[in-house]
Amino acid sequence: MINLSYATFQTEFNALVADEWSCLFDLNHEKLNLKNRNTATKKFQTIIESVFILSNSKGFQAMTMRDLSQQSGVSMGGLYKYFSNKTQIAAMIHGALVHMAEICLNNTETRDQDPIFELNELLARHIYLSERLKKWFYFVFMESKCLDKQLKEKIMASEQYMEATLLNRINAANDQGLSQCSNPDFVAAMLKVMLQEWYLKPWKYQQKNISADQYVANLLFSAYQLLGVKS
Amino acid sequence: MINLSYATFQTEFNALVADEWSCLFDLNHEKLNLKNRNTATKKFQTIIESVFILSNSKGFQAMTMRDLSQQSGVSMGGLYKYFSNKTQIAAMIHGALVHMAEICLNNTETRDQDPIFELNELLARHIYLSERLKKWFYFVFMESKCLDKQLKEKIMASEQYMEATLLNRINAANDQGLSQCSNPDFVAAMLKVMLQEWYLKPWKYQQKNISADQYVANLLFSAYQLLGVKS
DNA sequence: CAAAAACGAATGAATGTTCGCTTTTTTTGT
DNA sequence: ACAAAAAAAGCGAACATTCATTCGTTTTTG
Repeated sequence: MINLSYATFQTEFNALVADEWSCLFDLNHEKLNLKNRNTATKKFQTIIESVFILSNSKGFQAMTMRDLSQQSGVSMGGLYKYFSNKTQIAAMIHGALVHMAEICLNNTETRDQDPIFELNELLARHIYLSERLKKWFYFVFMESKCLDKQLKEKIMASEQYMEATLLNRINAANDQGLSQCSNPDFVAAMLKVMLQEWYLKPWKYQQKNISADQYVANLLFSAYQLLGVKS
Repeated sequence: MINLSYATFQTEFNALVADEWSCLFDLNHEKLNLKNRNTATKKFQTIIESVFILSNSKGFQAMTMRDLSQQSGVSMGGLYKYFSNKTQIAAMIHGALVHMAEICLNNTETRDQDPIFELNELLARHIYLSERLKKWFYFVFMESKCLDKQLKEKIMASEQYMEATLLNRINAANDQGLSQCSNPDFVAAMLKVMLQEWYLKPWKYQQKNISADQYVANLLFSAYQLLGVKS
């Protein structure tokens, strides 16, 4: 039915955005006057991974710069070569994630096909993206409060766009007689929540040894039931 | 099918725990040496409601005691009559919510009935409880990081108990031939997420003018589909 | 008039950020 | 090919600010 697995998605991802750390470099090196791409990319990785560890355990606001310095092994002064202040760390992470998500999710050359197929594709692609960038998605969900209004609105808008797209596909399927869904708005909202579950409770599925591919299979099966897809 | 509405739940709630502020008083007045129940209950309300407002907009960690003093209209020194330190505010809120949830959700005298009916009852009851204590549930979900391990484990345990109960009812329905659900674990997890959606994105349903009762109706309908309940 | 509740300036600890300095890397001139 | 010089990256103690918390006093309540 759908020929996309996490493995194939990953090669696609690598081709489109290379990796998250160089993306971070590309978006910020100018303002920060960072010259050497190679060393800066590595430093971004160690710093941001430390941010994820600390904000995961105590929250971004509770993380101090001393914590971050110790966890990353980079000195106080050294850190400030990679961001201009603490709140900008969160802004950089959010900005880079929005950038990467736009690249990966708008990459659906498959337009005007079977709406059910497109829905499957969208759901699968989102799970795979949030699997690849699990820490990033979790951070953005939990710490979106410490953003300025502009970025916050950009996040909200991209979320609503996602839900609207889901709803659009459901309605199209209904119109074409492929499904009979009596509450499309509710189902679209539920599908979105089922996508979020994957990155909000990663420990749960690690514990049960459930892979992204298995989760997608279950998700698509449930989507068929909620949509009332005719077999 | 199920004779429980938000209105009837509320009278039941009022009978069981009176209201959240006096619950807060009952659980904490001894350690804090609060004598006058009436004034203390009112103060708890103004203080904790202010905590919810501030932590909603900037997060609990970012909220300062000066913020809280200004928002609530209670002086710096006055605040400390109602908790011994900042982290204890979060602990008190969590403790009271767990207490209230235990009272309300274990109040299912209807045991060993039709498992489908019991599932309906549990789902509906949880939505109604989280509707009544929306702010509380949201706070606990977002700010559980600033708790000591003991309380955090208590929260985790009660969450897992909820999911286990859902799973249990699904399996029972399958065994009795009332449903045919091929992935009970996944469906239990999804139902739990659908419960969380109600208090994590309250603005969404306020905007669309969807009441708790309407949400429950949609939720139960979807549950039937996911379970494959035979009509 | 006691006892309880409320006040808010004062205190000390902790936090984000800076800056003069050292080390490492890159570029340049021969 | 190599050293000298310039540029970039890294360091951490010092600074000003902000925060949670306290305590002597005043106000309110029963």
